[in-house]
Amino acid sequence: MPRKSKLVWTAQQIESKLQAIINLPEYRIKEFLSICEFKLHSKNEIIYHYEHPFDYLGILLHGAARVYFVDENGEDLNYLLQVEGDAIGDYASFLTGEISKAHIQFLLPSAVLYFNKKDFDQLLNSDPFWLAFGKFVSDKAFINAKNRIDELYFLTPEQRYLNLIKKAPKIIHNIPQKHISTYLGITPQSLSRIRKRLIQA
Amino acid sequence: MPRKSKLVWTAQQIESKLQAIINLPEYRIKEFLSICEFKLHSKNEIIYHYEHPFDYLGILLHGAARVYFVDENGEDLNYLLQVEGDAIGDYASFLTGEISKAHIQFLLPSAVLYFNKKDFDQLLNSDPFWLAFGKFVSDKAFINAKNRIDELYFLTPEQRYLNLIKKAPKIIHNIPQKHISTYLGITPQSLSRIRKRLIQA
DNA sequence: CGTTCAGTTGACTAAGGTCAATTCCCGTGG
DNA sequence: CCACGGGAATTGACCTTAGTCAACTGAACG
Repeated sequence: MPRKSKLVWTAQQIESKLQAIINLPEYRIKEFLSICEFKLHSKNEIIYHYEHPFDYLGILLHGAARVYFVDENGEDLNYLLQVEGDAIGDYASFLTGEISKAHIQFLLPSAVLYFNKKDFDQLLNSDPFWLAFGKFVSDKAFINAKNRIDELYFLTPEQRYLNLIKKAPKIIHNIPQKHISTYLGITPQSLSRIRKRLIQA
Repeated sequence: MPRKSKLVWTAQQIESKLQAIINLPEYRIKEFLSICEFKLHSKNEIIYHYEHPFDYLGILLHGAARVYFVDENGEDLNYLLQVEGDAIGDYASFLTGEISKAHIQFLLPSAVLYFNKKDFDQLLNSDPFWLAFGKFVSDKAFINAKNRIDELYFLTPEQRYLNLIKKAPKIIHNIPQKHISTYLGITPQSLSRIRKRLIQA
């Protein structure tokens, strides 16, 4: 179902896509792009990242990715399912410098803008504008995390699934159920049964 | 078991307690205190807060409090159990201006420093130092939220309980179990059974 | 065609929820 | 000092739902 992926991006296309994601004036966008590296990833490509700090972040300009951990039984646990406009990486590790066990896999052909912590911190220190931007990023990260807490704390797996359908139908329809189930905190079998229950009702 | 609460606080005591919580130079502490209001609360005192934005925050200098919601059955759900040094309020609502349904109840006699959003934003805009401080606060809020997600996502209720014993024995021993159980995301009955299981093992 | 892997289904287990009864604890008033 | 009242905590019986392990189905791909 995924539409054909763009294999060539012009600087102008990257700039306007980024502008649509982080709404800043053109010269600020260019400034930000000066610390970024653009990269394409094929579907199913994995970025393994074991036992060191996550000292960079990526912004998904296009495509989809999962950020996941591997549990003691070798099973994947999908911590995040990200789509166009979302960030990939481990922001907690990025901030604290603590090691991260997160890996990334692209679930669709994807285009990503990467920047690393050193350059980002330098940008933030260069101008109060960018410091305010950095606060804005952390504010958003907090709000997103709080929303995830609310889902895990207040809702049942079934309600979380219904929520995801409503809020992100693109994810539901483009991503294998086994990835969705662990994101919801359940097994693929349980998701299958939840779907069955919902159809019968 | 709670030790006798202090009923009178000198300006010096407030300042040094705050300094121990947010590690800033003395003149910055004084600057921050200029937007704060100090208040004492008795045990079990409730701050009801229904259907409007949470436009202030509090810093617990002493005591303990729960931040909670009331579900559709009228049951309390304890979202946060906070102790000395922690913040009380709803930071997401504070940031976004969206309405909050959180209430606060003090579980021990408590001393709190309050500040409101208008003054805080003004402080942040007055100096890049305070802007950086604001980012630091959001960073911390995010890290805390991420830790809560990890507990809810990766751990069973039993593991969460064991974690809480290890990380916050003060909470366990000073706060009624019915409050601890809903914080863990389970009923008081289930917490009672978990405790029984653990004793037998 | 087979191979492979995602998804479904069945049988059984484990754990938390619900409702109700009982016990424990503690403070208060007689 | 003791008896009582009320809320917290525990326990029992039963229900619901997710986990586990295994078998089976079905679609995609070479």
